[in-house]
Amino acid sequence: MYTIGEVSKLLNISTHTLRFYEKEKIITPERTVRGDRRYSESHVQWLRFVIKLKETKMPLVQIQEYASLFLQGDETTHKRLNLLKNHQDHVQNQIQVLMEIDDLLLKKILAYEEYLRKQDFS
Amino acid sequence: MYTIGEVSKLLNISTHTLRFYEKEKIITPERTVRGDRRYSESHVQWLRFVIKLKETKMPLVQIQEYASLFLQGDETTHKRLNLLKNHQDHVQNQIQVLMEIDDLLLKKILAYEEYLRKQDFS
DNA sequence: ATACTGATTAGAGTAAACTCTAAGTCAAGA
DNA sequence: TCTTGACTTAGAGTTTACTCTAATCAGTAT
Repeated sequence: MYTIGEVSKLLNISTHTLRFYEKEKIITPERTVRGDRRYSESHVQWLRFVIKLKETKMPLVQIQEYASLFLQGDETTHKRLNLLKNHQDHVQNQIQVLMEIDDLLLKKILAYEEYLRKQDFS
Repeated sequence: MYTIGEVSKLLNISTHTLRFYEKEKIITPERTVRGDRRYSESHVQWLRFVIKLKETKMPLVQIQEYASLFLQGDETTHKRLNLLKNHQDHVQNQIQVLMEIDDLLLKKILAYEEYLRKQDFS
């Protein structure tokens, strides 16, 4: 079990942010008798996943929604499966958009390089 | 030449946002005698590109930087090229991350489906 | 003439996601 | 015993990117 400080160092998130995530119901660590937070290995795993989602700029509300899925009981399995599938759709869509932009950027870059090459000869 | 309202409809950006972008030096349309904004075809092209960059969550400051290089003219070509290349790197990175998440989601989805199949038999 | 539409400005307000502050408790080491 | 450092809370402040308001003006429709 990790303290908030340990998790903070391990994952490079400030303790402020970890408490903020708790307030926002994104993670709910256990507590010691005197009230200190204790994060288990699976809490850390979950946070790593959250960080991945954040890297793609997924809004916190969506991550929240996702998190609430896991806190719900077994009888919501179908609902959870649907939500996962929706998320996957969204992710695949985003990949599509990014690949188009990658292509656009490539074209612009090539145009610039061509322009510079021509300049060299003049 | 387009009025602000026409551009707003054409590109699905509010007139508020268009004026905001002007204040932030992202675009500088011409003006009529009485002071109304007039956007040319190339202004619209530039805005379309800005929208694409936004889709990849490029921060406004970076778009600003790019725009200002454009206004400074020819001797900034190298700088602009570098900026584009950096952004392309960033986009490709995002694609990578998203594909990892897509994979993770697929695994989770398959696990759920397996679980549901087993339930059907019991 | 009057109302409607669409434009102008400066500046205030909002939402998201932190980020920090104040004021404190508690346990361990010099 | 003192100090250091880790932890606690509620709540205030910050940044980004809008988003809206108020007050005004010009041109057109009824």
